[in-house]
Amino acid sequence: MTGVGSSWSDAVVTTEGPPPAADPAEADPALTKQDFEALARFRFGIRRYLRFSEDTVRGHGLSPQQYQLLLALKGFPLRDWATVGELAERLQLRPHSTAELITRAQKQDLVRRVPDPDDARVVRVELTGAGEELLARLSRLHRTQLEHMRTALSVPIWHDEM
Amino acid sequence: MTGVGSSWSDAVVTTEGPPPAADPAEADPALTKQDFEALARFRFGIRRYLRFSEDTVRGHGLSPQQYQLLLALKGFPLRDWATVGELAERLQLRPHSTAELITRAQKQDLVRRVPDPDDARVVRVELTGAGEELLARLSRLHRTQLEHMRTALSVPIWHDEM
DNA sequence: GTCATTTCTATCGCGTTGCGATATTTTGTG
DNA sequence: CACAAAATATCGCAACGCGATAGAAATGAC
Repeated sequence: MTGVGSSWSDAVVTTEGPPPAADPAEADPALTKQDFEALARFRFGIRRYLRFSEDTVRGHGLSPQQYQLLLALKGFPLRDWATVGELAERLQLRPHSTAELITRAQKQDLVRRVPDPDDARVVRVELTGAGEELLARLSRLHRTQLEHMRTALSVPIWHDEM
Repeated sequence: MTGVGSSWSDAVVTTEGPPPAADPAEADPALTKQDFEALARFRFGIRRYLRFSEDTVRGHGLSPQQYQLLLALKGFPLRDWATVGELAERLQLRPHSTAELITRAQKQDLVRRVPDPDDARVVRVELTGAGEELLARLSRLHRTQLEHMRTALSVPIWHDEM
């Protein structure tokens, strides 16, 4: 896809307003060393959390994606199930990738496919008993870990403008 | 809410756990529907941020891991370079996986390997001009996005015990 | 009603990624 | 000088997500 895409990031420069901002990046001044460190530290925090999650979850026979699938079901707003499309949105995956993930989880008796009564195209996905039990145990561990990593996972505040 | 989720409460009963914890916030009580939703919402936030990052970065010819590699270099505390082992720690990868990642980035002229003057086993990795330029542009976009997603990325607070 | 179009889910083949096992070189220790 | 430990790198492998594609069901136009 496209070589060096400089298209849309440069497009902002077309603003010829004299007084307000003469900077190349209007609301986007260059980053300081501190900014880079803050950005890197935050990403480091995410990586560490995901690493903890992966290790924990694999220790219980699940892949990271499977855990997230189960969590998305039990944690779905208002209900305890979701359609394939809804799950795709929540997992930020393409619908067909989500379908594959569901199939793999189904083979391990973690989730179940149920036809939608109103729309025959739609498939509802819900947790099995085994899936529910495993998820409960793993989620408790995650909650504890999240508590420990609260500061490491806080979004940086930019004290630039100096 | 659905009173269906009785699976985990059963599990708790069977274990030698003491009766309802009188101490708030110290034990590891079962999760409520709210807790699951909070956990899922947080993971959803992370996924959305990483999805934004991946799309943005790929639009500029990089893989997500490559961006994180560049960021880890420029954002490394106190210096602008790091050894392979240090990068492995920051990226939460095995050292040999990190070496492969570096090799790929090197082929795209994003980073450079420099021998360590003190220890001949050690390899220092630093940014090239092209890598630095690309990173600066991408990091600005990430900072802006992080600002927009601040609330979505905040670690949940557990108001259970209610 | 009929047909075209859109929506929702699923299958297949592929490229990328990170890992385990293993190897190579260098450092430090006796 | 062996000899173990450390740092980096190579190879084969399996898992994951995607693009392309497909099919079934719902929706809309006429």
